[in-house]
Amino acid sequence: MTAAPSSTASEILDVAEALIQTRGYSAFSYQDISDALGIRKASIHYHFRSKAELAAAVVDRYAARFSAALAGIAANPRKSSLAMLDQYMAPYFEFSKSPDKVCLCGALAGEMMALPGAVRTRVEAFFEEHQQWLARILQRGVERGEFVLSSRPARMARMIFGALQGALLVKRTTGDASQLADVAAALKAQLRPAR
Amino acid sequence: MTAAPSSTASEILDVAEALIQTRGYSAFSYQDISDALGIRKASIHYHFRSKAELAAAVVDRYAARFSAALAGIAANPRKSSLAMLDQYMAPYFEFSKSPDKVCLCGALAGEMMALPGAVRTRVEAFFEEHQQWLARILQRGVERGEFVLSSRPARMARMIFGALQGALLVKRTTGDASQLADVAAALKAQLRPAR
DNA sequence: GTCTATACAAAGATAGAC
DNA sequence: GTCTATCTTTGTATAGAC
Repeated sequence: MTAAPSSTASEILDVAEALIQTRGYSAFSYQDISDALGIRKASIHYHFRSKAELAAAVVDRYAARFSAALAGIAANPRKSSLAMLDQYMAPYFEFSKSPDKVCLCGALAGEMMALPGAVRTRVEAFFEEHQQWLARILQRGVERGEFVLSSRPARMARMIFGALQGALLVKRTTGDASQLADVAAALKAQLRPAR
Repeated sequence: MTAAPSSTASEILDVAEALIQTRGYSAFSYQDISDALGIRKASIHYHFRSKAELAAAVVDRYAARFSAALAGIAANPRKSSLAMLDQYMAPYFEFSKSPDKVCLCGALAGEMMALPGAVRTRVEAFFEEHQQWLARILQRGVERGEFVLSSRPARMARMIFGALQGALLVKRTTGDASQLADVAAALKAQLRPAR
């Protein structure tokens, strides 16, 4: 959201982020970034000492963007919990509109055991944060009488988060544009008060 | 299931499969296999001309194992549809018991745009097959009065498949052993007849 | 079918000039 | 801050002996 002051460092982060989202960590290289920005590989090393450091910075920025958005969504006490969930899902729908993008951390999850430790811990923290945020919103919905859950909030949160991440990955592979909308509909159907 | 006649080729497939499940496609090398089996890299090339060909063979064998299992599950007309779903989920639970394994195709999904075409099409076919099989079982459950679905079978199938794949990926990252059981419970809760 | 040897390209990274 | 040049390691792959 914050349009960064277009320094080289942030342009490198932009390209690296897109590359990881589409190709993963192991399959992207400094050369890819060099080609995209028209600078030399050595110049990238000036801004980010190593590939691991660059990837960690990409995840940090990505996670921070989400953290700010999540705080913003939950800030309005008069908003319905269902509306909050809809807002949470909006970025996933954005990704699903592109033919080749998934959640940055969802892409990284497939190659976890090949990731540098600094990247791995950040992906883990991202997953934890999102699941906890979702659990809080679900709990709030129950307390306000908006939701009736078939499982405890923490469980439902896990399912919703995993389903969204999985849906994006499957959608990109099968190219089926309605995948995410279908998943979102099925998830929300599970939150409705008993008939 | 078919305990192969332990030829070198099948041992290579075994190791490659495990490596892809844990590290992904881009991050595994012929050297890794060479180290694991105590043979030279050149010997692997004798059995599989290229890395792309090897990976395609790995996915083929993996998918064939599942195809046979799926056919077996659906073969018994007296089995409950819920029992069929439980059997479908069993391999996911097996993976979730290990600290570092996810579905082979789930791991590959994260780096789709970096995969050779032959591998990509096979992963896509795997996803399609599983979602179609799940949709048929759900449809059967509706017809037999076992399930009441909040969405059409194809949609529910997508959600279940995506949720299972996503749950495995998230579980491996967060290390939370109950993730898959929680997701399975939440998914099944969604299939119950109206209260 | 497995080996040694080697080719060739790409990767991540550093040194030092400008 | 970006460049050229270079180093080192690794990766995929092939040729040909055993």
